[in-house]
Amino acid sequence: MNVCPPNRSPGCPVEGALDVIGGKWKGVVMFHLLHGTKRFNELRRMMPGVTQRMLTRQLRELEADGLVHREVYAEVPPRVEYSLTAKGETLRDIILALKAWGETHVPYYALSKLGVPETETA
Amino acid sequence: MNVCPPNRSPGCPVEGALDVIGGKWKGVVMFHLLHGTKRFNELRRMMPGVTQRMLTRQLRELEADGLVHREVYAEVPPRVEYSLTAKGETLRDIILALKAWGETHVPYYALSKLGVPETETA
DNA sequence: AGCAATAGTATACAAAATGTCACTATATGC
DNA sequence: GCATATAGTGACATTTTGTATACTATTGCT
Repeated sequence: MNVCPPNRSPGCPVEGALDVIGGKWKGVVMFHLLHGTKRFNELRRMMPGVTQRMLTRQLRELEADGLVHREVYAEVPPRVEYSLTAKGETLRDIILALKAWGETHVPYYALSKLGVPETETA
Repeated sequence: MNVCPPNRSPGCPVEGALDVIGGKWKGVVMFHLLHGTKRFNELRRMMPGVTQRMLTRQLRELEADGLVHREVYAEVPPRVEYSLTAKGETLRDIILALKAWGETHVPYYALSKLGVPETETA
């Protein structure tokens, strides 16, 4: 059962997929975009801890990988909207599975599941 | 629509999950272990491109996260076997989903699915 | 005696990812 | 005039990740 090509860069399909969503903030960005189009600062506010710089970079990489669409409106206070592409949508189930897994298996979240009134996911 | 805690380290459950399998080789290691217990060098041979050091590190981190079990046999030529823990098994579906996604959406694999017999690339 | 295989560790270093901080431009509100 | 908000960019520092190489110890093979 050979699963990997001899010695290519994205060693495995698994690796290739992780290259795409493995960035520190990419998964979270994708998750938020699952809920619909978001503006830059809107995303930023949803992700405390991310810096402008990092958010920009992660979004650009997601855009380069064809998962996210970037729409710029030439308005007076600049407006840029990010949304999932069709390809990005194909990751929906995986992102949701990762979220579910994190909630039950990452200590911090597993704990908060025990008593904290969880806010909705929609 | 608050999905993230105020400003905690593993920003989101999604992020927490990716922290765990996001390492460069972790996904692949997990994938190989899905097929059963493997010895150190066995894994190494399955993953051309990984160095001894990196494989050791990734395995130790997976062990620390409770996903992988490390069994050392005090034998003459050392033998160490790695296997998934119950917690590691909970990632099975996600790993397989990542693999499937990679196969259809990562250019390199999407191509090889079409019949390109690229078994040699130096 | 010399070599390979086992599963690593130690050291040194290079590169990539991530992070901080300051800065841009324009318009509105005070 | 100054602060705010918008969506960034540029220089730089740090952290993480990765590489190369040599080294450990034991035993079997030749």
